[in-house]
Amino acid sequence: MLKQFDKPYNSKEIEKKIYRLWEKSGFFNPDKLPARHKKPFTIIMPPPNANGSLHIGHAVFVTLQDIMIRYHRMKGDKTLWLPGADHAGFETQVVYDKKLEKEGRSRFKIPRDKLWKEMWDFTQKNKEIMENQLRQLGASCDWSREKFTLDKDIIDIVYKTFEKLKKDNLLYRGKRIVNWCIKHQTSLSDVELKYEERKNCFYYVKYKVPELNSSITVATTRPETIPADVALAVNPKDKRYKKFIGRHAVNPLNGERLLIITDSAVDIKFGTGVLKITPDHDRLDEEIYNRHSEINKDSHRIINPFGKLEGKNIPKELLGLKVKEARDVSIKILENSNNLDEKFALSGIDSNYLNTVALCYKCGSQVEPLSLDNQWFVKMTEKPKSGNKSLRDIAVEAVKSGKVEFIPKRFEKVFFHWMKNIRDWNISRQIVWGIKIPDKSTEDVFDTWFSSGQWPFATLMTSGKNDFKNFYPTDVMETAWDILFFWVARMIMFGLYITGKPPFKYVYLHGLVRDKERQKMSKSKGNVIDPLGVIDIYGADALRMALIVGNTPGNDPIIYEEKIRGYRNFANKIWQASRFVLMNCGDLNLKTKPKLTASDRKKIKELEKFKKEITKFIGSFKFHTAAERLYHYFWHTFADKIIESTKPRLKGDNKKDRQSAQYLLLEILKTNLKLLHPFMPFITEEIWQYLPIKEKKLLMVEKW
RNA sequence: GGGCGCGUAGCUCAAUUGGUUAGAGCGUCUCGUUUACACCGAGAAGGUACGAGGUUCGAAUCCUCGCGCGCCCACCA
Repeated sequence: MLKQFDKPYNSKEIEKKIYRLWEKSGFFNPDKLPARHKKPFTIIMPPPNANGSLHIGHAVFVTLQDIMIRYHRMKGDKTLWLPGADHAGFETQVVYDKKLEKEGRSRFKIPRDKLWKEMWDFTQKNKEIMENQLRQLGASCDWSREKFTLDKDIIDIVYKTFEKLKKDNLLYRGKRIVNWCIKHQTSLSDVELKYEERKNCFYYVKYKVPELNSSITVATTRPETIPADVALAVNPKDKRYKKFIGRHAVNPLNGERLLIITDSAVDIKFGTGVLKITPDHDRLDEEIYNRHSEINKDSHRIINPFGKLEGKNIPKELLGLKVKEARDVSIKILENSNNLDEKFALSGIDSNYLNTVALCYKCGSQVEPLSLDNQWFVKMTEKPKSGNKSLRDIAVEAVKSGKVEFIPKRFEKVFFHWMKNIRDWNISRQIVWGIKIPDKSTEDVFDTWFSSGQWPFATLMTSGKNDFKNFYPTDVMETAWDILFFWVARMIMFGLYITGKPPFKYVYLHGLVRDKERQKMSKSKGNVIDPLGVIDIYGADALRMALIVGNTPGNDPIIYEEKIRGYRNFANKIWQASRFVLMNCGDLNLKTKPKLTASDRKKIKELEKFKKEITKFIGSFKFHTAAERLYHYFWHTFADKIIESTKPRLKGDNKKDRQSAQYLLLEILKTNLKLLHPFMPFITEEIWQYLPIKEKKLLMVEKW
């Protein structure tokens, strides 16, 4: 029996063997669990992007979710962990664009169908690699129910939602300002931007007002957009400009007449208190323009999607120039006109002006606000025809009422704050990779989060006959806090909107893995820890423990190789201690329970208490504490103290005392293997197979 | 401009929610090969808890202010 107990513990072979054993048992599938498993417990796995291999962040979520899943399965729940993979629209497009670039190709020169096919093959290949990596991490998910975000039945559901939104008047399409990335040639939603403070020039430009033989000064960072001005606006309470209201200014770059209007959105204290209204290149301007029917001037865009100036009423010198060049040239034109008329020109430049600019979160290039036709938007704050609450309000209410709870709770505040400021959601993307929007007039695809926002119900509606009925709403959504807005918020909105129920009860948010210098791990920094490489050396159990201990909800965990090595040593400790127990308890009669000494009884009692503690910690999402306690108890109480103290007793002649000690050791080992199983599933399962137990099953389905 | 969080051993982090002497890992030092384990054992050093007030029988934990970090949101044109 002990022949296989090599020393030290060899994780490599054992892990492969054990995973096969689990898969063969069928117990990953809730339908195949023994009859005692009744109450459903469900987690939908955040589908990893099928555009690369798993990184350490994936290992964090796999571990956290697998702990919950294995705990509930042992507890006797009908446990489902539904895996999947995400086509990850824009993300994958960016990855693939880079790949094409390396090969000297460009997506803009490849026929759509051909590119689609290439990307399909690419993601399918990645998907397969990823699935094997999940297995290596020990993920006990139900592979028979695996879904992909581009499965036909999923797409059908996405289309149904699209139709429902349309019928409910929550969807509109039209000319509107979008965040345009010139490099990627697509629009982006508001959450796909990052912001950066930049030093810019703030230009003071005089607009002549002939009716008063005067002028009015506008402060702007973007003089190149002046040809697209349609009006000027001041705050109605601003006394300085009272006499200008209703008069006309002259556009200094094209001579057009511009009505001077009032709008309370204009900040009196900012700049000169005069705002030029350029509705095709600024969102605030667009809003103001839409509010004022008295501006009887058509607006038009003068910057094209490639970031170059074009269109009517533009000085010839600017045509075809890129935005930055156009800015310099327009300033030159204004400076020159100073010589002709001092009331009609540039009156000053503040060159140390700090303002915040919006950048594409992927490539960091400055996002150009452009008005585009045919972009689809989802209304966030308006009531649907069929109901009386907006998408925003149903989600906010679900969290406020406690139907959905965040762990840690502070993220509820972040959630509310974001929801308060939410604007309509641009779901059109001008890329190839994604679900095509069912709209004949454009080639756009959906924002990937439009479909993944429907993931919890879409998966369960398509994974099995009664799955939706049995497993929805799910219990826990476990994911990283950085996709709270991208994903979690949208899932809550869509879940409630489509099914009437929140998609999950708890949202557990973990942090972003960082290195010892608190740097985010990234390939470009070269500080990544490859989970598979680490597993190869130290074993999956060690990696899992290292990722859990010290990892509190919502905070960024720090991982480094020495820590993983520490838990590899722990795995070996478990192995050696078990070896000792098995070597010394082989002759214990299992049919009758021996009479225990008083001190052994006390230790059993302490063990019971310990078991309750661990259960409480896991049940309240304190996995880090549970893991640390388990580590400590096993090593420093069980191995260092209890095992040591039984050595003379096992050797001694007192048969009763010896049996008592043997019983104690076996009990503690058994209980600890169970408690450790969710955290370190491989080694505990392997040892379990050697234990002298009647009617032995797999540890993964033993009673908690 | 609004908001969130953090500051505990040399380093990285905990502490069952206000309760004895603040704990782990890694690192450091001294011993040690014994029925599992050197991926080990026994022991040691190491803390003014960022600072200053306050609440309390009792504060790392709650409150206020200050200092230093980190992050999120925003229509500063």
